[in-house]
Amino acid sequence: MQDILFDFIAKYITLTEEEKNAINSVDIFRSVKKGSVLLSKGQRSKNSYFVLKGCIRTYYIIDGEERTTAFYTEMDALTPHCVINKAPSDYYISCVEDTILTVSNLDMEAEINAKFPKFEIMCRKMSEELLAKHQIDFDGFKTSSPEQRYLNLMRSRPDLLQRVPQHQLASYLGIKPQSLSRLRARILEKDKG
Amino acid sequence: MQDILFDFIAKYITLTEEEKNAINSVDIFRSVKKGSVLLSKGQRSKNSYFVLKGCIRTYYIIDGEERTTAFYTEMDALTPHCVINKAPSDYYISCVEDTILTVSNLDMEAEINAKFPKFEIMCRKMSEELLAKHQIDFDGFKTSSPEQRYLNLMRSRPDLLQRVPQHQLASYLGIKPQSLSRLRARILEKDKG
DNA sequence: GTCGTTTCTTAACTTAAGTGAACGTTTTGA
DNA sequence: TCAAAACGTTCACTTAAGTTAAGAAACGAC
Repeated sequence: MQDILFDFIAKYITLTEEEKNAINSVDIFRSVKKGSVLLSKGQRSKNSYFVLKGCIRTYYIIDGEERTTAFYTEMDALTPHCVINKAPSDYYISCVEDTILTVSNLDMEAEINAKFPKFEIMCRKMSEELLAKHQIDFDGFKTSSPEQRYLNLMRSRPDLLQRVPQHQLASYLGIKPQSLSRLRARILEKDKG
Repeated sequence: MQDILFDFIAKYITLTEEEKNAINSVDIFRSVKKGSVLLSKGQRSKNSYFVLKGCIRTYYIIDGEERTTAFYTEMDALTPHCVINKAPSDYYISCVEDTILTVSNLDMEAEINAKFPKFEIMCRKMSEELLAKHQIDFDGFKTSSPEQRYLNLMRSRPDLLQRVPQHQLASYLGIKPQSLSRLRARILEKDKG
């Protein structure tokens, strides 16, 4: 299972056997059940996550309703906002499916950075890359209608449409479940005609 | 003018006089006229920008229409996507006002990083912080209606409402200029009643 | 200053999302 | 296993954004 982690790291830096052993010696792998809440609003967690298998999501609760803002699946890394700015979290993180992930915190990272300076460089590269990717996603969202966003999702992450409940997808697309149903019906109708 | 730059850097690391001199010795300050285009779609620029005074924006042209996705004002840093992923740019960058900014590129940054390893750390911190900030902005956009977005903007960046043309603001809010006019009239009406 | 362009607003009409409710299906847990 | 809860779809109605068009105001170039 940790091969997924090493494959991911290999995209940024090359690890020696010694370094792999150092990582394996730290106990960071966790298995969590569908529906488990990893982080709640108001908590000051220090944990970052990396998904090896499964799916987790971030969501707000606004006027009593869940508003899902992101899904993280295999090879996705998530450092919650509260870890960076050391303030209580505004949102929740929970498991969409039974999920296997790594849990790390800033102290552990600092320790690894001290032992292997390569990691500092990897972290910077990952942050920059993620930032750029985020920008593009944000731009795509801003410049699209809900229908276009759904069609984009069909292309870019078709697996999500299968593994995520409709009402979570709907709020991820910025609309209500009823509108998603209607929108899907509209698309099917167009496909026929 | 470069005091703004040093104030900004001071938020992340402490500079010695020697380091400040090293920065000043590189010629990075530029003055650009309102309307100038800093980056066009298709270009493979290596330049990053830091706004000292003025305002620049990023925008796409979709179906012949400009779609503004971000504004950068005093103390904002912008590393275009094309610099990170070394691909032709999908979007444009231009000046909303006469603007003074610094222009740097990866080579210059590498040179400074080599001389002063502190910078590598600053860049990582900035990236992480920006990433977290971006997430929050994205979440805010997703979970808001156009009207709520406009009200948020009134609170968080009231200066933008003054210095940016309405049609650019509208596309930034994800709507048409006509809808922004209507929305503003609606808000005024509510304020009265 | 004037002419032309860009910008902003208003209005009438169209289209799509929000709302509230009903109903069948699936999932869940006691 | 069975009842309750959660989920997805459909419908009728409301609300807000898109579209098209027109006109007023501000801005710029000459």
